[in-house]
Amino acid sequence: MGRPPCCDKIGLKKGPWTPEEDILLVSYIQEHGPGNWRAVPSNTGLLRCSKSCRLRWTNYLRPGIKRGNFTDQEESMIIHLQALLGNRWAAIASYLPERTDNDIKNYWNTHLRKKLKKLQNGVDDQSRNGVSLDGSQPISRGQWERRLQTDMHMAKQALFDALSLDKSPNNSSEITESSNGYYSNTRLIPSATYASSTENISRLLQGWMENSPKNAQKSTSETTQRTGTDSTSSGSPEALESFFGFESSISDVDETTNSMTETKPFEGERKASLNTQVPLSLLEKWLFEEAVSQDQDMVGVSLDDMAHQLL
DNA sequence: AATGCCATCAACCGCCCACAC
DNA sequence: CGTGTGGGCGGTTGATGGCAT
Repeated sequence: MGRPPCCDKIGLKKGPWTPEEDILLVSYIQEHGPGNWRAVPSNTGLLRCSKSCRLRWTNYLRPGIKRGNFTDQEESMIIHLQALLGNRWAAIASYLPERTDNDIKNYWNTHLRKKLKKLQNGVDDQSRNGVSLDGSQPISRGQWERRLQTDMHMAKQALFDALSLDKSPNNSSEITESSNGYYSNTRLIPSATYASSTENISRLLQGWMENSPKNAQKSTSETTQRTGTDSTSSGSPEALESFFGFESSISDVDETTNSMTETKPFEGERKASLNTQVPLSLLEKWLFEEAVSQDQDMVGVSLDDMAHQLL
């Protein structure tokens, strides 16, 4: 017997989410917290599949999501994590807590795969001719390998930093064990770097309200797109913040304790790096061991050796 | 200006797994 | 132990915008 659909498909809306729908969803989650997605459409009046609501929340509205361009560091991490973990985007995303698996997957498919392919061609070409594609000076296989290793080292360092339990003044990470036994990273997220859902929606609404109602539908997708590349140039969402009273529940921070003053609605939901990870994976073990023996230079260790270390 | 092609990314689809009963 | 269900995950699609012709 086939599985019944997750919800009644008749009359359900599909396609891009409107700001109104976002508001409904965020308001509901603000009040009830995420989870029990099946109840969300009926309780909010959203004509959306429960799955669609969850996806919208986890990939777009959830607080702590960083949007916009990937940094070189993130890019390196993704490349190496993909090499290590394969297309396990959720696992990869768990090492980049502020990125969603969907984001990473898209970035991989649209940017990195091509980039690596080009790079691979360059390597092939180079190995054939001893000349790089871009006309730059040829480098030896050894140099290429060292470059890769350096790159990996940087990625590992970045990864270690991300996972670091270091209590340095600049690092406000705080690993806490929640009631469900998971460790959650309640690292404070500067709003300038991370777009909260309020900010996301504020930007959505700003663009939406600037347009006449008849343009609202069209502007939805536009603003939706824009938020993806304009995360740092948010407008003036004060009015909306007061409307939601939501930002405070997410980013209100007790400066002295560095802890969330109110995290209940999102407890266990924030996709903290340690939240969804298996306890000390090989990769993490690798990183921590690496940290312990940091003075051991990777140069001179072949990629094969590294692979053996990992596997 | 019109058209076609390509890149991007939000959203959907289908499968799988864990868990409750 | 078997079954049903909710939620997670990875692959894919489709709408949109930008650019070239």
